[in-house]
Amino acid sequence: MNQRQVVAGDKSSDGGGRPGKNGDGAERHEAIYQSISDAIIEHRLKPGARLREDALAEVFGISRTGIRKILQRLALEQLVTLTPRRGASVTRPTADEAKDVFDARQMVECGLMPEVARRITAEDAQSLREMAVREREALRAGEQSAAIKLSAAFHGRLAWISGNATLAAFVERLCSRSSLILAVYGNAGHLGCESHDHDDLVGYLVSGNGERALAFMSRHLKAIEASLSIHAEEDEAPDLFEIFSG
Amino acid sequence: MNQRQVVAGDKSSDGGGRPGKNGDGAERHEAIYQSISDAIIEHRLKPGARLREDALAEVFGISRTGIRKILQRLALEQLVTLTPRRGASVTRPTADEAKDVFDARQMVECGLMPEVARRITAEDAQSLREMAVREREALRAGEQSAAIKLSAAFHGRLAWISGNATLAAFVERLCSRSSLILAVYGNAGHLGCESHDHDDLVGYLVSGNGERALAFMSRHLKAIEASLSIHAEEDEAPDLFEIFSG
DNA sequence: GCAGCGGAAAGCGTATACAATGAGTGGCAT
DNA sequence: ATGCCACTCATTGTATACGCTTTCCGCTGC
Repeated sequence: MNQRQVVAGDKSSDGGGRPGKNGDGAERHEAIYQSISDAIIEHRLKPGARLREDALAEVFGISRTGIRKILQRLALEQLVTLTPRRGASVTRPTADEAKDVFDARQMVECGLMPEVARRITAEDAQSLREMAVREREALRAGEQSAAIKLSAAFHGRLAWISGNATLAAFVERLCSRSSLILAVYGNAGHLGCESHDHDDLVGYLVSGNGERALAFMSRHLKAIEASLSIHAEEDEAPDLFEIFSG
Repeated sequence: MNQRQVVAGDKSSDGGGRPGKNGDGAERHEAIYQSISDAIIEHRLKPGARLREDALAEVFGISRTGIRKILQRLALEQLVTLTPRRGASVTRPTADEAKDVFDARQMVECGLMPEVARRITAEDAQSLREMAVREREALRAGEQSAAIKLSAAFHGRLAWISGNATLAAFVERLCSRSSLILAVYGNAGHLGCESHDHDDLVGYLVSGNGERALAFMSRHLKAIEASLSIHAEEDEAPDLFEIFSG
């Protein structure tokens, strides 16, 4: 493999690697952030995977400074964990965190449904249905990675329709973390969201039936959570007394 | 004023400013973060105030690198705004953002009340009452800064009792942003929260009456929001046609 | 043979230096 | 006299250099 750099516009093409020559430094960073974020959400980087600064810096063709900035952002969104002198690794959510995240989704996503039902437009519905279709196709084609990302994107898009940017951004973060939770506690085989559900949900929303949508979302999320196999902390600080006193 | 550095343990005391000598770099950063965050929440730094990296670096006795890290964290919490080549400034919330934040608080804080009522212990109640007392004292003494911070801290602490760390952290951030909103849209004279309210709320909670607490919290938040004078966007991109065509 | 210790290497934390960009000001031309 | 342009200053963005901590591996002693 010859090409070591990943994101378009690598600096080795600007004639000698002059430091700050690129006109679009900010967009570049954003693209790299998306790259890493996507890789985590799609489970191409698994929980616990170490993310060395040097390696990332080399792969993306920027210096460690930029990588550190991105890593910090990911840490604040709790997609990566930053341990003081050990560097960054993909977060491995605990069982407690998983419960908190799904409780939070239950509260916020369900609470948003009435407003979404009130505000949803025909274009919104169309866009959502297309996402549901693509998700189903990905699932049928065995592309779990794509399906997971599309599912999170569906929930995120839904939240944005409410018009409340603060809550929508929060839901997006919760969905990202949910992807991580699925990676740790999900059973291979069946994915969290049944894409059939997503289609039905859009149906309730366009008919303006907020209460019905709320109840459906609630069941939908409960179903996802129930599909997890949460075997509490099987290797994190194993309880030796428990194990050997039996 | 001779002493230019603020946080304890300034590096000029270690004999010449050797770079990484300090043993507790992380705690130092945390302290600086708290310093700036508090200054913003207490309105000692007003919305729109510019935060130059050099100045902060000199004040706190660390280099710009560390300041940038802290500024980024504050930016992700939306307490400061980072404009690409212009540096950092204290965020000036728009009217829309204010509405979003209070809607979000309405949903999350109210939604948390039943669980809080179920879990609250005697010590929790005691601690909350003490905070309410201190807040009232600060208010009576005319120390608006302290009162504002205590009020935000009260709401944050309340949320943590629910046991859901994710939602509690979210509420804390919403409260921080609320402080900012009060700074812009609040009327001088009467502060957002009537401290009397906080005492009453604790009463409902310890009696296990979650529904009552929920309703009270809802009214409480509505009262705060109603006390704002949201004159939508009076200088941000003024509509010249509107103004001069009359 | 195993455990404890010492050295070397790898990787993170911080500071500093340099380059680029944006804003403000002064001069020049019309 | 006024409007436009160029220059300079101030400030951020990025990279790199250096020190410190941690970890891993080999060695020695028991």
